[in-house]
Amino acid sequence: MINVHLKKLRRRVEISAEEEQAIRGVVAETRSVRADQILIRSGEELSNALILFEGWLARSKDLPGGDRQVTGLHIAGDFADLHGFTLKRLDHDVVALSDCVVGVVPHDRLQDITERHPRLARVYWYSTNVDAAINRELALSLGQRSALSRMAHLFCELYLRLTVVGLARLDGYDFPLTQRELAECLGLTLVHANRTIQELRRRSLVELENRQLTILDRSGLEGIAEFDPSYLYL
Amino acid sequence: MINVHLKKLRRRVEISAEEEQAIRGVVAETRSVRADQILIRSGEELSNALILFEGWLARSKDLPGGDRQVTGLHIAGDFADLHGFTLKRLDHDVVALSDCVVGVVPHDRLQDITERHPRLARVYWYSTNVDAAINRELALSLGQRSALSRMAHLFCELYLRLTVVGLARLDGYDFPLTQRELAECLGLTLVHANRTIQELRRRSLVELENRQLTILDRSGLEGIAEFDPSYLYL
DNA sequence: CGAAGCATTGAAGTGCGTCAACAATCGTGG
DNA sequence: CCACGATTGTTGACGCACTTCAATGCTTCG
Repeated sequence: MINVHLKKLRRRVEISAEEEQAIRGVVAETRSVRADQILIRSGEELSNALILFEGWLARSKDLPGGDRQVTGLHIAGDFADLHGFTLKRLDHDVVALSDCVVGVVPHDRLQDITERHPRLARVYWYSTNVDAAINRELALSLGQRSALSRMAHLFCELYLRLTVVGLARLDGYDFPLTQRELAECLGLTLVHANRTIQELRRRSLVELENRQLTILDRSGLEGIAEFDPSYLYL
Repeated sequence: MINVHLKKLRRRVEISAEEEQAIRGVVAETRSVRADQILIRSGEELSNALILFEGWLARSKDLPGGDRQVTGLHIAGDFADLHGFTLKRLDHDVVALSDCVVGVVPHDRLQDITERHPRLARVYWYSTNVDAAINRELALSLGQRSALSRMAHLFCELYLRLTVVGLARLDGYDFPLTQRELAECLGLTLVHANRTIQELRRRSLVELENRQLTILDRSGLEGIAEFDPSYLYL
């Protein structure tokens, strides 16, 4: 299960055999959770981190009025809350967007391997910094791109990230989000998210049905998104 | 000069006398830069990091069409590009919003103190994670808050952050940004940013003239912003 | 003094939100 | 296996927050 995590790391940095062994030892247990379950609540004290082995998670921030923004999506291989290792509590919830399998990594084991393998400390620090870079790109999308461009951008980003861990098909991938959840990622209303998908369809860029995303014209999609993947540090 | 940086760190974590000495040794030189200068360009290879001693910096991301989003503001005491220590290149520019004084910190000195003082490695990791939390709050603002609420939120956040390093007055602070730059922080056009300031004025919440921000009604401002400072981890 | 940047204002347009209804699909229990 | 409500997706009409375009005065600074 943890192979997908190693795959992701190795796409960006070198991991020695010894370090790999250390990483293989950090998961204390694995848990299955159902879609829509809240794994971590904002503010709650943390002593574990979660590696996602299967399924999709979201970081979600709520406003008193009930409006909600998803500030990040996680796919297999991602640590969902590695920043919680240093922060000890989160400023957002972590929720399951699909049925998931997660590995529970006690903070003291992280403490342990980062002390024993200072290079791994750097690797995981790096990893939280890539998360942050993805977040900055989201801010750029939310602040400056149109709904159409924003959605196209998200689809492009996920295509790359899923490819890294071997979860994309050549022309698309499983996309388990409802349109409501997609809207929350993009800072749109449900209704407008729906119309935006239809516009992407109408332009023959993308198909989306039965939780399957098909990319009909990737360079067209990247064009609309003004997609430049360098922020992903691949 | 570095005292302001220590002040900021100590507001969130403990720093021993020994660690303090180590930190005092990281700055190789100090440089003055003029407003509007670009200190770091997106993509360029880095071997130094910058601590801001005086003035304001921004992280800025450009789109091909010329639109621009500021994804973060930095004030005295902040590392502007600590994430560059692990990433080695940035996904955004770093630009001076006012005349600034920065400390140049070679990456190998950072390497050095984080190896010698593993606790400092944790402190600086933590620090980049707080940056990321501020970014998530920005995504929430850009995705869900109205222009008025967004601007109020920014003013509230900066009031707290400036207070931490002793740079706020009781009722406000120096605010060197032009309205254009403010607009770029908030994902608004210049014109609408101007009208939004006027609305805050009209409601007697805030005054802004001659680069001075005066907060006339802080709890009113926080109300409009739906401001909850827990994401700042103070 | 003139030029350039900055703040302000007005008028008109539009992208996205809101409200409301309905269709399609899904999960569940009888 | 069907009946049912609940969730998800779709559509239409209308409204508004924000953008766009354009002009004008104000400040700053060489």
